[in-house]
Amino acid sequence: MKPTSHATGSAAEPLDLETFLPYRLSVLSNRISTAIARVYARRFGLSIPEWRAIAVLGRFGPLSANGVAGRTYMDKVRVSRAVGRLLERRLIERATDTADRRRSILRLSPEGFEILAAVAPLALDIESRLSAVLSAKDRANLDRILKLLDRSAETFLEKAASSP
Amino acid sequence: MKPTSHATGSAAEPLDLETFLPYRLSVLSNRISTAIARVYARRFGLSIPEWRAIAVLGRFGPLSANGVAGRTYMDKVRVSRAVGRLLERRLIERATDTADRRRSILRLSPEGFEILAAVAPLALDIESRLSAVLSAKDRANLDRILKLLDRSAETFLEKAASSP
DNA sequence: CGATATTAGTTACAGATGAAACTGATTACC
DNA sequence: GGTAATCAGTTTCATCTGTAACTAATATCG
Repeated sequence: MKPTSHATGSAAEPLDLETFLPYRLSVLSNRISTAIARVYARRFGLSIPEWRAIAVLGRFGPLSANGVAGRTYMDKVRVSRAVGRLLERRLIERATDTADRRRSILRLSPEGFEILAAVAPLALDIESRLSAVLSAKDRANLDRILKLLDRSAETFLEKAASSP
Repeated sequence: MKPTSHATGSAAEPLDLETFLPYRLSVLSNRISTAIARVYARRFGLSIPEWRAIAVLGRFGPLSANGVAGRTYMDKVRVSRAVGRLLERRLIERATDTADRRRSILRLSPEGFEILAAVAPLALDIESRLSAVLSAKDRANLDRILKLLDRSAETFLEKAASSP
């Protein structure tokens, strides 16, 4: 695809943004995410963080706020704000964990389950339309490749971000 | 990978976030982008929009602000702000197009080229490390799949976002 | 030619974001 | 038991973001 250059130092390769993987992922992901966000906002008044919280609480709830954060890769600030809004709208319910009173116990309310039941098919439909251009083999490959990239990002990007 | 469900209506599939393509793309892309953004910011004081502007001006400049926007998929507001900061730092130069005085003509300054020459190998290195876990065939497949998804997103997401 | 529409780019505003500071509760450990 | 360290979650602050409104210049079309 491209010769592995590993920091040749001088201004070697021209670096075309169009072929730069992080850039391409960012553009694609943003396009998809903002389009979906618009749909969720217009039809259900939900932001992406709120939608994510509902999805994991529906599937794995009840969970603490930390539990939600862990399953959505959102930081605790984002989760806290999403939870706050969902509580206002009574789509989730919050109790305090009696065993550890720092922790809260979050679960979907009946209305929350209703919203989930309404959003889920829409989400799945968006996904299936989006990937309708891919063959079964493509989808399998993409799945595998994304997993590989995930791990790759995990292993070296974190340390790259904190090294000199 | 998963049966194509196309809006079955009722609360059929459980919808696991972990397997939801838009979510996975978003998490992966955000992780990569924020890690890279940190590196650029710490080492060069550049934000992602600034870096993108430099990259396309180095490769295709001189360009108008609109030209930069078109080649980076950033909207004109973002470009305007990035350009403003780069002008302050004298990494780019701006002239007015005499043929159409609404237009500006942007080009990298010598210092801008220096920064580009410093950043580009770093960027390429990040990319090659990131995709080092992929085989040549994987990379080719990913390239093709991303193009397909791009077109797929373009064709139906836009209208999905504006339909009832 | 002159009124109107369109385009390039900037500014104002409102909301989202993450880092860091903070509060209250729990654990570790002497 | 009591102090220090840690943890769950919230709030603050400074920054980034997109939408919409705006300015200035050009194009359109009578």
